[in-house]
Amino acid sequence: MPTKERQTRQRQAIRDAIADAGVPLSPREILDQAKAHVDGLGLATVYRTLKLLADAGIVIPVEIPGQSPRFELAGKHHHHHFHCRQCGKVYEVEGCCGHFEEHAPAGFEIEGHEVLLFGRCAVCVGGKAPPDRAGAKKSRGKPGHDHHHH
Amino acid sequence: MPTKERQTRQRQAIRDAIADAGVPLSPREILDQAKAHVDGLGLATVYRTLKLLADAGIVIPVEIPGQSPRFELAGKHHHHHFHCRQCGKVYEVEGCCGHFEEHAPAGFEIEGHEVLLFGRCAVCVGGKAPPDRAGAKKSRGKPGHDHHHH
DNA sequence: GTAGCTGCAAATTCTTTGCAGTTGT
DNA sequence: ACAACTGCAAAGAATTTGCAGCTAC
Repeated sequence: MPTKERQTRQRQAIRDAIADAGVPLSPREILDQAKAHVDGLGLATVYRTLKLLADAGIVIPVEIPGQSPRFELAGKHHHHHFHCRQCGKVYEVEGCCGHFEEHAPAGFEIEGHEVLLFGRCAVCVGGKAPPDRAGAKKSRGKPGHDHHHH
Repeated sequence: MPTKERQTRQRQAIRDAIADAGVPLSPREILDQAKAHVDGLGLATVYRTLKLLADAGIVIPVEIPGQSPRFELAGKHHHHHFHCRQCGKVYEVEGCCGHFEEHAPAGFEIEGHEVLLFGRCAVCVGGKAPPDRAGAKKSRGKPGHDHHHH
């Protein structure tokens, strides 16, 4: 009984929301975005779809300590994340120093790694107007400008 | 009005539990350990104490994606963690390739970083006596000694 | 003696699940 | 048609908070 997955408006909206954002989004943020395209969309559907997409390897969870998991499209170029402690935004950062294998204890089998940088983003460093806590939106690791959010 | 913090039996037991374990412990695990020394200890006290200790910089939270935060003593030599996907155990790994600053977008101020390696630990690789537990899937597991999931 | 703790239970917050109705194929 | 999908509400699980009694200082 191979499960056949259907293409529905809500799933499309959820995938689009994740794809359109330049940064990882939380389930709540995904709901807010997707709701604009599918009226009445429920949070449960977002969670169910997220699990489906994650299991299918289409999206991957990105976790920031102390916060709800966020999701981004899989298949991107290898990268990690930066978390601004001042505005709360999450950016993608290219590059990776690699060579983590050599630091693992002998006999351990390294399958992968995750790196999270944190500090203050360019906006907060230079800005006089700290955009205080907010759900991150787009901003491909390229500071300088950003727009709307709650 | 400086808040004077008291030394109590429960706080001592909680700190001891964290100090005695060689690896980060979850609030639940800390409770189980500390309960052996302080009868009737409540989980709320563990959480409250953990927050206190964390704010005071005495312990630091260690987060494994999809799991409850764990805590370990601060002040150790710079290190990161390894998460065995098979047995769920968390190990400390020495060393760090550093040089993360150069990978951050221009203008960003890096205050710190976190690295998490994952794969299979030596015990699981050797396969003799795999202390199995914790699914290789995304679920709320409870490494160490756990039970339930749904 | 008193402000700071503590345990317990109720309250929150986040995520999952049970159902009955809806919809993609 | 019919199983898969959806929204809603209830269920769970993890963490926080309100309180009245207890305790370190």
